Amino acid sequence: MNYQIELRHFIYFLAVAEELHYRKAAEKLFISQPGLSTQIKQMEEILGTQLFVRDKKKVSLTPAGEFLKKEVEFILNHLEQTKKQVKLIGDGQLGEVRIGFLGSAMQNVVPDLLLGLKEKFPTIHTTLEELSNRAQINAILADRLDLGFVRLSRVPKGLDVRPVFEDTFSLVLPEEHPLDKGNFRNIDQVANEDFILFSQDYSPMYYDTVLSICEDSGFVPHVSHKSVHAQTIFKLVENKLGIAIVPTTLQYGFQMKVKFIEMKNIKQRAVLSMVWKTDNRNPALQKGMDLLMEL
Amino acid sequence: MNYQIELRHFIYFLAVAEELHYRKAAEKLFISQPGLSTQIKQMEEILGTQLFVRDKKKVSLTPAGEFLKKEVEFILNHLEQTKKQVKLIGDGQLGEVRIGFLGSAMQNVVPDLLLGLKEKFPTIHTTLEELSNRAQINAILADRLDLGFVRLSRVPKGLDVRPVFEDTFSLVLPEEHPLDKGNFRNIDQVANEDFILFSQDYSPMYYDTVLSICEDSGFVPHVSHKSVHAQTIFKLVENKLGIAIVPTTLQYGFQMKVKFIEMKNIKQRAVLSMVWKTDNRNPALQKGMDLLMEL
DNA sequence: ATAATCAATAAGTATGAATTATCAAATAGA
DNA sequence: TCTATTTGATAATTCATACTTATTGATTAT
Repeated sequence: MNYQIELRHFIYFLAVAEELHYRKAAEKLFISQPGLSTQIKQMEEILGTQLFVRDKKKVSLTPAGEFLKKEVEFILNHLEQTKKQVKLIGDGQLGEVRIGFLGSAMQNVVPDLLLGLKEKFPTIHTTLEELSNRAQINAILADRLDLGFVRLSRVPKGLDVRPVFEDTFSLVLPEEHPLDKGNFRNIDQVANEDFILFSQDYSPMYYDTVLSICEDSGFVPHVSHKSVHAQTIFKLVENKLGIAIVPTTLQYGFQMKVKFIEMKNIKQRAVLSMVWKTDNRNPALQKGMDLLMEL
Repeated sequence: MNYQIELRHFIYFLAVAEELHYRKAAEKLFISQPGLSTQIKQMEEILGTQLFVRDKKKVSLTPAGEFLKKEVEFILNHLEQTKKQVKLIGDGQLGEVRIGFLGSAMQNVVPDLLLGLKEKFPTIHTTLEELSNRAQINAILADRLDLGFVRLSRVPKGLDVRPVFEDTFSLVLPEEHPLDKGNFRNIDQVANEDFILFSQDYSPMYYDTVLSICEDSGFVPHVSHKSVHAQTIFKLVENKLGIAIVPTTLQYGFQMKVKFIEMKNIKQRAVLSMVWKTDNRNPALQKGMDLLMEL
């Protein structure tokens, strides 16, 4: 006696409510009429209410049945929709990829990735957040981020890395500086100037790399200022407070009175890598990864 | 192989999604663990998607499972309500409206609404529950509640809001306090006292508003205690542990040795709003809304 | 190493949804 | 009135499958 309502009941009920005829409804459902009769009866028992009036050759809905019909239609539709959505999310066609990036990555790879994603998987949402290397690693480990773009040589266990872009370094000088593309030979020509660099804790790899560039030319740079924003660094150079060494692509996207001298002859490169958790379960991420692997 | 999803699956799924532990979930459901395992597996097969990740001693939800969990919660709640409504209609009633409210709303609008409903639609049942702002919003989204009375400036997408009552703020002081309606000019006269306020997470809007009242008079209040019950706040004031600022109508319905000074001259108002789901399907709610629109 | 704990698998049971066969009641046609 | 036909409800039976117990393999903790 103590049964539980099941979706089967709803489907049967709806058929009868539409046909208002047990035999026809049973036919439509590909079951026998007695089976349908008992199931509807059971349903009425569970709900404690009459749903149909059967008198003299006629089946009709009670007010309660009328109300239930509308609800069952809604519920079954909603369910169908939900099933579809679940499948889509499981297949990675729908969902969200949370991306973090260093400011300096905004010039190249990230915009391409976003455009490609939008085009190939328009139903995948993306959220973007500019974060430091360290903040990105922490966020990925805590599952607040799916994908990061960092400049790091090593990452904690459990994370995967893949280099996605190699950039040369460029010297950044005030426009009025005597050195230019024509007379520039080697970095030791500016060995005695003040240097403005990105902070160590913003990107230790960058900092070490810049130091090694100078070391290769036999001098230790005097670092007068440090910042975490390219904007700030360029502004300081513009005001002749020092010179800088930055990844070359950083020159695009700013309106500053500074000039860039690309140093192609040195071996160091600014490597941008993407990082993600090895066992990330977000299927939408896989799609993004597949896309990036092709780039 | 060609099974059909049933409500049983959803109930089982929800138990596992909540416990994230098959044996415990099975215990809660009063079935055996292997039975539960096979049912969940079958469910995943029907949906064509992995819902749980079982690896090394740990069960967790996939994104698809995460999504499904929210949907299942909604569906099961909605179903429960539908069953109730059907029964009520079958018994000759119009239905049920589930109302939530902040404690501070009990003094004015809610009682009027209830009385009006009872008079015009004596066959509509109402259930009342005192809940925080946040709890009300969650309950409405999950279809556990039809109508809420909250103090919020913004609500999530999919919900409608309508202000129903504007209240001034009053200062609450111990009876023996030197300040009274006669000599009170401005709130800065109590700038150096301790303040007892409703907790931020109970009603962020209230908290912000009270701070802005003080700010307008050029001081930052020292908040010594926070509570979620008006009763508690008044008790603390009575015992001279501080003073409070509350919506004026809160003064009715309590027997306390405190006095109220209404601050009509300040611009801030305590706004009580009603909230409901835009696509709520409860026909009884419509009736209640019509009534409230007239008030 | 040993024990403990987890979910998955295997085999058997039992619940209850289905079937077929039949009935009672009502209508329609002669 | 009689019969034929149609309706949904019962009764008896069959059959699918959700469930049980027993066990395994994998992993972790002591």
